[in-house]
Amino acid sequence: MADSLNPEQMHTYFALIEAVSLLQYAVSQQLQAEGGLSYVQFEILATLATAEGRALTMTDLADGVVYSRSGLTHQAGLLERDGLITRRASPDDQRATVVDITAAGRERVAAVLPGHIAVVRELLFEPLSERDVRTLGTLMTRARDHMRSRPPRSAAPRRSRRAG
Amino acid sequence: MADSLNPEQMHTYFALIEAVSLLQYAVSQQLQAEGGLSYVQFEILATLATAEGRALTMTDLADGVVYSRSGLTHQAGLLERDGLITRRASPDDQRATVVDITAAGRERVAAVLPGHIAVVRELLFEPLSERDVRTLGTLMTRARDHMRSRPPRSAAPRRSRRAG
DNA sequence: TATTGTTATACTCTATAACTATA
DNA sequence: TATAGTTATAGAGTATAACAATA
Repeated sequence: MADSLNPEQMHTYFALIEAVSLLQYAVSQQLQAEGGLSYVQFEILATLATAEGRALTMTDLADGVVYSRSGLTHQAGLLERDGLITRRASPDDQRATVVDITAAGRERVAAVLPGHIAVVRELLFEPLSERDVRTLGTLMTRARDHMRSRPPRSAAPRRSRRAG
Repeated sequence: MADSLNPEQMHTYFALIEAVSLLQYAVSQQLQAEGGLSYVQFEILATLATAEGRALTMTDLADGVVYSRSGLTHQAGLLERDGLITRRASPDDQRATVVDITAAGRERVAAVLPGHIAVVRELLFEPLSERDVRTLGTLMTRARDHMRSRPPRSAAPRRSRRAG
């Protein structure tokens, strides 16, 4: 009970990982084909497009989207190069960089969103009833909140003492 | 109804993607720290360790694990270099390569599995009841089978006609 | 002294295309 | 002619560490 997963858990774990991997792969293909965007880039643009009102900094974006600041800087550089976002110093805190989505950025999101949604609907939602969707949402929200609430500890060093 | 997801679907989609991303990230960290393995490498080893009996070829592995043959060749090269697998010509079909896991490969799997399981249990299963796990397994199995059953079409070309 | 963000750099993963060999 | 697998190569993503600027 302490050291293994029961068969039900194994089965659930593998199905979950496999299904989401397939979904992510299909979605990535669609975003690349129809908008030249990686999934992370799409997430950044979609976050900005949705955050209407609030001014988001690089740190805000990194928290929700990606796992290192330098990785986000790199992606933001690509998006800025393509004219999809702009960056400017924050008026409140001179250290911070506020990221804005441009009109072209919004157009790009609008261009890929229907296809994106189509893929998700066809692959994920087609075999699920309304009730299933609600149930799945409840369970995954609970799981996500649980994961977000814990300091990323179990994932951390154990063999190498250095990484800390 | 045709062109968008309802709020329940959006909510479910985002929670699912986010939860699984967090889980995958944590699991990858653990596998790397405790066994020097990427997730794909772990999947390959675990598949071989589980397939006891059946002789798996590169194509068998590629189908279940990864999305291009050359990618698998690369990963198999790394695993072979580290003495975790061996490759040999198939007796049945001289074109095929049979992949075997070595004793060291099994030991490596055994070394990382407890930590892997601990991460999954702590992050994913802790907030779920037995009934929840069963439900989630049912839904994700249905989704996965649905995705596996369709030719990867919706994900495919639409802009460029070439890729076919 | 801590935080925000960038830069330089290096590494890993993945895919495409060309190729060999077997069927 | 089609399939199994490898090789060469190139591109994208991500992370670490060092750094500059601001709080």
